[in-house]
Formats: sequence, C-alpha cells, structure tokens
Amino acid sequence: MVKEKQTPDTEARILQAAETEFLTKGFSGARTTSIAEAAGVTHAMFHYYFRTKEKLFERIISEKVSQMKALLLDTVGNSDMPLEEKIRNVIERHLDFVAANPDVPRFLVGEVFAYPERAKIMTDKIKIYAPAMIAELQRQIDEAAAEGIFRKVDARMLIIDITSLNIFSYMASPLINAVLDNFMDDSGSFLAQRKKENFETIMRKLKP
Amino acid sequence: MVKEKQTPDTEARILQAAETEFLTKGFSGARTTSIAEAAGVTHAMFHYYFRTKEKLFERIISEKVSQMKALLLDTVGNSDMPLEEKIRNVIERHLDFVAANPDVPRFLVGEVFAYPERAKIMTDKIKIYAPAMIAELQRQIDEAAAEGIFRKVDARMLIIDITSLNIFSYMASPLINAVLDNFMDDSGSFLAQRKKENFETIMRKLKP
DNA sequence: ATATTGACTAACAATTTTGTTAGTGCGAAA
DNA sequence: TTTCGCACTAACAAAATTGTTAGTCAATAT
Repeated sequence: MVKEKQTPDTEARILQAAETEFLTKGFSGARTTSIAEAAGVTHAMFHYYFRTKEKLFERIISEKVSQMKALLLDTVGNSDMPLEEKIRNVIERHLDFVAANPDVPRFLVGEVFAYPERAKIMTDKIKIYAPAMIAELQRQIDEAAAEGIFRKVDARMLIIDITSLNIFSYMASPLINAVLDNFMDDSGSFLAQRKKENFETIMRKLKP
Repeated sequence: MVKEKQTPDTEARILQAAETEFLTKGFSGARTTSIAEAAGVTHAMFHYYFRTKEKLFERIISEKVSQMKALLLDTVGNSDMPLEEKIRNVIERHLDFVAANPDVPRFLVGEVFAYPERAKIMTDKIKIYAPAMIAELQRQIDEAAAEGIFRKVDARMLIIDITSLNIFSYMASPLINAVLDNFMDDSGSFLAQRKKENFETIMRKLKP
C-alpha cells in the first residue's frame, strides 16, 4: 500500500501562492488572507507554517536574489569563452530568464525603493561578487581593444546597456503593449527577435 | 494691509506629500496618515480636501500619465526635424525628464501590474496618439533607408531600444549603484555621458 | 490501550488604516 | 449684529488585516 502523505503539500501550495502574490503586488499590496485563499487553505495555516508575513516575504525575496546572483555567476562570471561568444551567451541566457520571470526585476526594483532598509538584504549578496566580475570584463575588453578588435568602452556602461535592453521591455510589457498595439504579444517570437537585435546592437557598439 | 490667506495652502501641502508617498510606496504602500503627517496637518484634513485615498491617487496618477504623454508629443511627435536630429532631441529630452523624475516610470509600471483594472486609465490616454506617431516614425526611417542613409529597422524595436536605454538605469538606480559600486552617483556626470552614449548606440544601430 | 505528535479549524484579539461626524472659531456678507 | 460659509479639530466608527489560542482529529509510537 502506498504511504499516503497526510498533508497534500499544504506548505508548498502556500509558498507558491505567496510567491505569486508578493511578486505581482509587492509586500505592502500582498494580503495574507488572499494568499491563503489562493492556496485553498485556512488563513490560520499561513501563520502555522510561516509565522509572519514578514518572515515569508524575506524568504521569498532572498530566494529571488539568489536566482539573480546565480544567473550572473554562470554567465558573466564564466570567463572561458572569447568575449564575443561570452556576450552572446550572457544576452541569450539573461533574456531567457527575464522572459520567463518578468516580474522578478520589477519586484526587486520596487521593493528597494519602497523599503530602503531592505536594500541591504538584496545588495549585500551581490556586492561580494560584482567587483571582481566587472574588473574581469573590463580586462577582456581592454585586451580585445589592444588587438584592435573592439573599441575601448567602459565595462560598467556596457553592463547597463545590456541589462537595460534585456530587462526593460519585459518589465514594462503592459505599457509597451499598450503603446505599441500588442507588439510583444502578437509578434511571432519577440524573444528570438530581441536576442538577435540586442546582440547586434551591443556588437555594433563595441566594434571600432 | 495684506489680505492674509487664512489657509497657508494646506491643500497644496497635502497634495505634495501625497505625490511623494504614492510615487515611492505605490498605492497599497501609501498611508493617508503618513501623508497628513508629512504635510503637517490633521489626518482629517486629508479627507476634507480629497475625500478618499482612491480619489487622490487617481488624480495623481493621471497627472503623471499626462506628463509622459506631453513629453512624447513634443519630442517624437514633433516631426519638422531631420531624423537624426529628431532622435538626438528625443533622447536628450527624455533622459532629462527621467533623470529628474526617476520614480515616475517605476511607479507607473508597478501600478499597472498590481492593479490591471487601472491599466486603462493610463493606457487609454496614450493609445489615441501612439499609432500615428509610430507610423510617422516608420515612414521617416523608410525614407532615410531608401536614400541609403539608414538601415531599414522596425520603428517599434527602435522605440523599445531608446526607452530601455534611457529609463532602466534610473528606474533601478539603487540596484545598479549597489552592483556597480555607486557608479551613477559618483561619476561626475552620468547624465551627460548617457546622453552621448545612448545617441551613439542608436545611431550605430541605424547606420548601414 | 494509551500517549504523543503534527496538521488543522474556528473563534477571537489587537492593531492599523480608512473614513465620518458633530462641533468650534473666524472672517466676510447681509 | 447676525448669519453664513469655510477651514479646521477631536473624537469616534467601521472595516480590514495580521496574528493568537484552545482544542479537534487521526496516525503513529509505546
């Protein structure tokens, strides 16, 4: 006989519902009652499993920050590739993630502004790895520039360009779609198109 | 004798405080009591002048949408310029606005996601003018392409590129500064630098 | 058989937050 | 001088929201 799990993963269902609620509405907009309702459990279950709204929120936000960090580490951080391939790889992987999780960047950005106290929770994790990665990227650019393959550009500006081009349209998709008459949703593969264009845009910026 | 105004513009002070509160915390994070406190008036005054939180919020959000619309109309909409000058003008004016009002885009984006019902309030105003402006921009691009000056690119992708490059860094400045070690705040004139680079990036994309 | 443990419920408590209302004081109009 | 309207206050009311607690029930261990 199969060992029946007495709890049909109530905890996981609450967690899932909470993630959706927090990501779309932010901490202040999220309601613990809505979360419980969406998970199909009593409101008290929320507190039984996660004590407070704050605790669950912190768990979720730090999970999301870790995701972002991991993404950075195994794209920008992985430096065994020639620069051009590395950039293509970063752009494609980053865009895949953003397209699949469009609310993560908006959520993080929104919460840092609303509660600067919490900013540290997020930024501390990143600050440890960022400087070395940036320095390494700059070194690769300078090296390519010495060979005359690329122009000598500021690695930090380059990072801002790439993230801007990748993230913004997904972050603001409802507004973009309103202005551009559902361009993102209608166009067969906006994602594929963006991968191609963003890589091209960045390469044109880098080539002498 | 000077006619003393018995109310030292209480109404304006509340409005000002509310704008700050709504822009940084969003609708759900804003507290009418904090607004009153920040304005230095009784909590009841809030309701005396503006009835409900919802009403004041709608007033503010529609004011912000109008600002964005006006900005679009007199940059992109103004077509008496050669395309290259027009693009430089759009980028510079747009960047000036975003740098001076970094929370407006984040606010609008955040609220559309959190309350899709409200999306219409924002998008309706824009939808009226957008299609014609996009068509006109595409026409100008095609014209330049026919002369061999530019490449034939999709006007909508171009618009996404420009807004992304202009808005994102300001929208996410706390995170960018954390990752890039206060790059935006420290660098003498990040704004001027961005104006130059974004224009260049876009032109390199457009040139054959 | 009894005790124990963990998931769960229902009801309640506390606090926060929005909104209301009755009434005060003052200047201007009648 | 009386009346009227307006800005304003203090106290209260109502609802929403988070959090707690005592106790039920069923499976497992002793």
